[in-house]
Amino acid sequence: MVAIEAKSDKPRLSAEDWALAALDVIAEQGLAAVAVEPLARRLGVTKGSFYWHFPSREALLVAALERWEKTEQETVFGKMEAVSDPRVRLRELFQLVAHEPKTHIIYSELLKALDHPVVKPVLGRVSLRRLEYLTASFRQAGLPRQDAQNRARLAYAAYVGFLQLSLQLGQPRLHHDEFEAYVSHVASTLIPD
Amino acid sequence: MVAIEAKSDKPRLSAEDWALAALDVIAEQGLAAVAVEPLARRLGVTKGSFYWHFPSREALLVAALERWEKTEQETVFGKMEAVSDPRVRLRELFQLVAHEPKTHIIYSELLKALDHPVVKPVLGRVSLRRLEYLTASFRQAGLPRQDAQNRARLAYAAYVGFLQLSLQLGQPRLHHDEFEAYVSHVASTLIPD
DNA sequence: AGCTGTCAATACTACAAGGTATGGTGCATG
DNA sequence: CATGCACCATACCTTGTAGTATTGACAGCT
Repeated sequence: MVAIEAKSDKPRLSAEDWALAALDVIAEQGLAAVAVEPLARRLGVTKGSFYWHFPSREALLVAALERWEKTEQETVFGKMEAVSDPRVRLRELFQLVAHEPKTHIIYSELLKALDHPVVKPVLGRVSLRRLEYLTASFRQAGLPRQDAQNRARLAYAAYVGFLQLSLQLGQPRLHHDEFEAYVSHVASTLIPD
Repeated sequence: MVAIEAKSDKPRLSAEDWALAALDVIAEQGLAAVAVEPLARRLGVTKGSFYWHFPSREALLVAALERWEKTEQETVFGKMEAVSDPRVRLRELFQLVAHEPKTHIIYSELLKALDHPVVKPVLGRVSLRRLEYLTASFRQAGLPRQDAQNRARLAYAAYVGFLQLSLQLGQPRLHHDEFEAYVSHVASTLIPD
């Protein structure tokens, strides 16, 4: 009968809880919406609590992004290691991005907050890692080094643009079949035979 | 000896001046940085002037975006009408975007401000128009309708992603030759033979 | 010269947000 | 049981910004 932790009736919070809540707000309303008092209300406390765990709002953002960057690597890269054929792996990757865009909402939101000095280096690192992963995959798929690098840049730019257009702008609005056809088109255009 | 108008010693302003100044600030620091008092300081007046020309900050944003949307069409579309060969035209288009990114700074900044209700419809219209233009060009280049549409979506997503990555993230950092090679790669990958 | 309309300065309110200072509450440990 | 620590509430200060109200300056017209 002892509820482990219903999150509602957990009177005491940790720094971790604040960081996670911050990431939730980023996903829902963007980084600019991460304000101390609203966040405190959301967690059922006041900002007196917050400033015990963090010296400033800045510090919260740093902690939240640090956590995101850490989990991000496992989430995105981890799922792909299994597939050995690079062509199939790339197709799987496209499918994954296309059908689970919510996983990439935070990335998309951070892209809109690149003005903020804390965000830029984090997103720089994450983007670079992904780009290198893509480059390696294209190289394994048979492209020469320069081509693989350029193809990776193109594919990643398409990824970023897709996120912004679909997640943020809500455009284009495609039906299921159209969408599948689009993803398939992207795959056959960008993945070498 | 009579300076026509040095912009410094022009004591009276028009609504147009405010809209242009707002667009400058958007290009430099994003839409969130468009605040009435800083803008007034920038123009050498106080906000007493602003609220004579506009009823609210919102109204200024509407006016600025309206103006941008209008001039945007001529700037981007106008330059391309001359070239008749669709394949050459698409190549030219890629070159244009790649080598004059500053023209697209405002688009890129607005992309980061899609939360704002005033921005979304404007960017929706602009993006749709461009997408249709791309689709038509790919169609003229010999692609069947579905393929042309999907290729246009892919190309436009790559455009948007390129803007965000290069303009906002400052990544990738390519040297002149690398960059030319990249643009060339994009063109030959996306434009059908 | 005097009027009027246009643009601008000044002084104000309201409010949201970051941050500080200080005191309070409950739980574990000595 | 008392003490201390971890966590939280309250009250307060400061800054930046939107918006209002009132008054002032100046040009052109009559």
